Amino acid sequence: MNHTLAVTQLSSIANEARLAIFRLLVQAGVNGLAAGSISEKLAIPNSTLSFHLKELSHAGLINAQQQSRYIYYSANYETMNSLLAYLTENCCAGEQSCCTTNICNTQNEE
Amino acid sequence: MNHTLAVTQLSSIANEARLAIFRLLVQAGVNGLAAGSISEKLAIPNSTLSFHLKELSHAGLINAQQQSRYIYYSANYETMNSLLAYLTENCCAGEQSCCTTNICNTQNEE
DNA sequence: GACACATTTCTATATTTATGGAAATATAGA
DNA sequence: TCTATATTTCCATAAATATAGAAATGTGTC
Repeated sequence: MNHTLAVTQLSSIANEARLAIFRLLVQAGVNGLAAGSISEKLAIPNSTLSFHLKELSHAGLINAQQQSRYIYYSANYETMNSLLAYLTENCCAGEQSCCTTNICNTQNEE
Repeated sequence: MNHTLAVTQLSSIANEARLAIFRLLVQAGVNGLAAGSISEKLAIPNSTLSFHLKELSHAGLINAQQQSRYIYYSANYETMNSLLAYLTENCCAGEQSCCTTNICNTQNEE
């Protein structure tokens, strides 16, 4: 993970609409959802949605796959995890006690 | 965790300077670092640093504690973990296979 | 080819955010 | 109280970002 990329990825989810889209796709699983379906579920106009999907896509946080007339968007779990790992890297100055019940601890255990 | 708060927190780290500050503090541990020390390490002018520290502080991602003439800033690990959990909530439509070696899996295991 | 449907691009406008010098505030020690 | 140090606030300017209607593009079916 590289700093500039991390900023790009964080920027891409640091927006109400895009965070909603991203979380929807994270929860949707590997098959993802078609653009129209996202637009409908989140009540976002098509052109606005398209803009946001492009942002997320450019950041590498989601993937697009055309299937007939539909374009299916899905979360890129690998990218997401790289990003989360970057945030918590070398967490807590090596002290495990500071975050026992959480995510960052999973890295310090090893 | 609430959607608007998550956006605020993500926005606060979706910036080159603030991400560097936050990661520095995450790595520094519970004692944190004084503002001047951060300014020096990251070569950020005081006024600019102060602006960014306020952003992070407002978002709840860092804490400030005055100690004599110095103000020590430290990462708020609880907030960080709530945020990460929000991102990965109900990940992968219940299928554990999609992210076996990573963070989001730790939530689905339970 | 004509039509319906799905999605994107174009466009203009509105809004938010970042920067850093200078001045102000706060703390501590002589 | 004077002085040095630490940090913040003020300010103007510059730059980036979000919005959604209208038009354009792509895809499949009859």
